[in-house]
Amino acid sequence: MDVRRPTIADVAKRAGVSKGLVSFVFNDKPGVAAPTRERILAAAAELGWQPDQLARSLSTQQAASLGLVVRRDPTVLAADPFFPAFMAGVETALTERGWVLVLSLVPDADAEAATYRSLAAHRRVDGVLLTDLRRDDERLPLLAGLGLPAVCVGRPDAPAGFPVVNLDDAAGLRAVVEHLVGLGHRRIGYVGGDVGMLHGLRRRATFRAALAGHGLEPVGLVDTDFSAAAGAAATTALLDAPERPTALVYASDPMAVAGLAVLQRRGLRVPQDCSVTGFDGMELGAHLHPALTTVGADPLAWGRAAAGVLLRLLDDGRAEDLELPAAALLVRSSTGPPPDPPA
Amino acid sequence: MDVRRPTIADVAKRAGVSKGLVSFVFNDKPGVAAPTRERILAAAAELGWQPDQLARSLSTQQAASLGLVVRRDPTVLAADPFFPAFMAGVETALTERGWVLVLSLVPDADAEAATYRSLAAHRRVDGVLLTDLRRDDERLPLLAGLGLPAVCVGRPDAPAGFPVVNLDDAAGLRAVVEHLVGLGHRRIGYVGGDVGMLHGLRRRATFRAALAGHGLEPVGLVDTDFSAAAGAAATTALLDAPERPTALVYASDPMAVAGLAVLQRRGLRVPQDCSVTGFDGMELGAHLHPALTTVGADPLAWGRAAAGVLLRLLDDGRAEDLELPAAALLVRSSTGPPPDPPA
DNA sequence: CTGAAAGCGCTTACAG
DNA sequence: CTGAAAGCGCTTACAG
Repeated sequence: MDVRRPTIADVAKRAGVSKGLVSFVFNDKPGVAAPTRERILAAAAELGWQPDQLARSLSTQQAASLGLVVRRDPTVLAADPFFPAFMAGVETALTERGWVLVLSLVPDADAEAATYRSLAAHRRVDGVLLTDLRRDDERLPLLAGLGLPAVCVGRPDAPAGFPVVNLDDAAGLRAVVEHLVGLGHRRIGYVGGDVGMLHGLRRRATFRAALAGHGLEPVGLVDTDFSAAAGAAATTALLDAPERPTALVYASDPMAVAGLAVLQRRGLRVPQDCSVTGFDGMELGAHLHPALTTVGADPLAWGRAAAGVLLRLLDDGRAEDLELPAAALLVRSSTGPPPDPPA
Repeated sequence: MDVRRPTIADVAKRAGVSKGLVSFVFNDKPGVAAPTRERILAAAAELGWQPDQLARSLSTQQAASLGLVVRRDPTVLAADPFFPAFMAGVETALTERGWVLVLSLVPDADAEAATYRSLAAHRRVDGVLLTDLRRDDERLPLLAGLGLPAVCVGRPDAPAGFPVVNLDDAAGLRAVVEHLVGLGHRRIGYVGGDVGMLHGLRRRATFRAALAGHGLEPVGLVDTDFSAAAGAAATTALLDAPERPTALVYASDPMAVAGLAVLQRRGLRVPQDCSVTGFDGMELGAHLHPALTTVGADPLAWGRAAAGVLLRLLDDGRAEDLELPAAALLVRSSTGPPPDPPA
């Protein structure tokens, strides 16, 4: 057996051509006569040769990989349905061209910045996908300074200089409010997420605005870190407030699940005594009792689209922003009319 | 500004030495005089130079990255607390030496095999972490054939030729059975996982053996695909069987959550009418009503250990198997004595 | 349409 | 302890 892997030189020799020709064929460059091309392809197949990405990377100055750096607590991340589906979407866009996803899970801001610096310095990735955008996000200037191309997954709060691939939350959250108000609710509370993250901030603002559109004020509004534990604590706080809500809107499904349990533990029936809505459409929500009314996006499509735009940016030096179909309300059984008397 | 990144040659020139010396310093090779070393380090710092991983990879024939190929449905994956924590653990082992995790999420066996072949052919990774081991796992001979080093995360069903990093499930599952039998349960049903996966198979066998140790037979035993939907369906089947269980043991937390809902939907109280146990210790389980009794492992430690062993294998050409502390029972409130009369 | 050669930025024997 | 040079396996102008 050959202990040595075949190289492009072996293929060239076998096909009776120069290395350059072999390279042309494998990079779909024009100007190789069909018969020559066939001969080269045959020689490569016989030797089982494929271009070595390491060598190719050094020549092309491309790592042929995209980076995703996620700064979230692993336990919060584990409860979140977004990332696995998002990554699966990214994969579908990368696989066909032989690119690869480099993933980093970091605990805090320092590790996050260090990771981007390291990825850039060692050129481990050609570009990055920016998720969980924050206000005045430090990553934007950092990446610009590093010269590392990026796409924003979600709209940043100021022009970022990077393409944006957005999936609108607001429509879904407005639909939640319409749904609840339509059922007769007037005392609605809100358990928000991390308002350091733009989607947390925007969901809260959208909720407020939608209620105001009906001349209503939230009976309570708590910010959290998106964790189930925080969702439970916030629920307790809202239930203990003087004006008890007849419906609770949560900014994420895991929090809604935890909130549901708090209600049940107090002997309150959902939805008869209090309605509950989630956000993000996690699979498990459909298998709860009661099944969770929520807002479902399509993170897989989002991932595919974001990777596609980043690839285009790398290929062409520029790429258009992209707006995906908005997230939609999924009415299940955790919502219903408020209790009589609506008081 | 310099449009060109500095190279090792720039650093060498500035320090007044050869490129080789610079390389020696950055690879901790002996034989560089301390003052020279200082000069080189200073020059590199002034230029902001770091070794280029692409070039280094070509020379060393190492990609400096580990691969993780996960073949699971994204929605099942999203419900599973294992992977995010596992990956975070892998990261902690890689970060310190500047290695990186290449992640692939694939839908089926064909895509899985194609991904391993591609990773090997293009040398995108130096080794892979094998999770979700199956019986007669095709990946074992495939990887051996490709010459791609690996470590088994969990014990394979036959000697694999790769180091094994194992975390024993069995102790936890036995503790579940002891706990339930100790509470007085005699009619215990089991909702298993995918028995194509070894941990699914082993949990089932352990459950049976533990029951048998008390002279008991399962009143029902259903295999599933580990999904919440399948967990719900299995629960319905078990409840409709002639001999109704007073306790249900699930092979995963998401299934237990879905099963809980099925029980509640039927008006059965947990644990008064039926006890429920999960497996894997997902965070959300603690925030359910009732809070889920389950078996908690430490996937983060597992990930770190597995990556550590793979790194050792790559460095030394060999590595010892590693046995981690076993998963432990977490008693919460979804378990209690069986209803009277125990019939 | 094809070939010969330089170059990507490192590492690593080999000489001294 | 240090330097000069070959080599990793590709890609890509440049000539013809």
